[in-house]
Amino acid sequence: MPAPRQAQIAESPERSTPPAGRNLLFLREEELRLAQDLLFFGYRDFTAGADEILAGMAMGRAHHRVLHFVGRRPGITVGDLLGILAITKQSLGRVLTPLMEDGYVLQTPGRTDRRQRLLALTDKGAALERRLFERQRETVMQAYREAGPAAVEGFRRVMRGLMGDQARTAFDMLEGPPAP
Amino acid sequence: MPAPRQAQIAESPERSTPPAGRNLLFLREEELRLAQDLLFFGYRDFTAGADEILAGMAMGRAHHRVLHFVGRRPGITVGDLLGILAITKQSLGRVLTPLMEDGYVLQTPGRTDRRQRLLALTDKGAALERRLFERQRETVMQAYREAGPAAVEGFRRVMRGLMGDQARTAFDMLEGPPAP
DNA sequence: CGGATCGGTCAATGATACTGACCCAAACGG
DNA sequence: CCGTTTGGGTCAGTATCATTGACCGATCCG
Repeated sequence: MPAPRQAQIAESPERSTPPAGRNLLFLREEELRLAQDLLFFGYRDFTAGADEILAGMAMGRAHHRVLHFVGRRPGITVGDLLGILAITKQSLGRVLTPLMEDGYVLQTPGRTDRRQRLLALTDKGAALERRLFERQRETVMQAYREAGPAAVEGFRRVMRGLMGDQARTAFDMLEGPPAP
Repeated sequence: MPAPRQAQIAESPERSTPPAGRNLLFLREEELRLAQDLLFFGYRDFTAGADEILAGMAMGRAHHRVLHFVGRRPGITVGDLLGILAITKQSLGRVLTPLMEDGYVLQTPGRTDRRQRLLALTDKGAALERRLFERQRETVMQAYREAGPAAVEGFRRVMRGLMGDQARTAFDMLEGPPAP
């Protein structure tokens, strides 16, 4: 473990006047390795429940992501969905086309721009998305309850901070008004 | 850091009679969808930097995970590594064997049990792991600084809560004493 | 000695992603 | 009105990460 690099004056936003010692240490190497472990284990188990359901239906995580974001923003265009997922058109196609063929997702031409294909969930799609959601809800609820409301707020701030500009923009869009 | 379990009544979805304000709302549907989004975007961008480096070396995320956990626990057995990663022997082999052939990871027979292969990083392996670590450190440091120390503690508690039993055991082992 | 364990390897399969090229149809701009 | 741009779809080929099931050698242990 070489030079722990102490970064004392971290505090740019906040300025939460640390109660004594250990707060200045929070950027040390060990703390960051801890973060790596947390993210690896936590994310893996967060997705595990839904993955199990999906596996039984010849689908994968990518299908879930489409169901999730289309459900979150009914009427989203293919282009906007591509921007959120940050994958290629081809990768999306391999997942979106079957979802439409199997009646989970519905496509309607845009009203103002008829080149656009506006996406929405069918009842069947909404039901599957709901099932996946409920499963993950158990996991997240458990974690939230154990950790408490204050921890949840901290969790949100850190996760948001991990995002790059592109993701942050997409994220803020999603959490914001349902309209633009 | 054992589980502080402070679960105050869950509030069945809806019925949000916020007494002191926003604290009892934190289990509503929208809050959980927010968590899904945070985890998707946050985890993706957390890994993006390292993925970029790895891509230039004909390696992937799985190689990084091996370097990371072997670096974290030098002398770990193949079996224990399999337990941490929760993948199959075959999947590990496809990654571990090339890492050894290319001189990133070193194998030495166990002293007490000579069936075991104790794994450790070579200098070359440690250097690569370091490079990947530094890259992720930038991302995490940025997020930690923006969020502040209190948020970091909350982040940890929530991420740990997302883990299943198996992962939590492995995690506590990793964060605990280096010796067992 | 015999069974269990640790580690490695075979073959086949599937999910997710990539690149680059090419196409149609609709919109837009001079 | 025509040419270009944009939104969307699709072709073929490739890579990584994971799976299952079977089987083997070496070693440990009762």
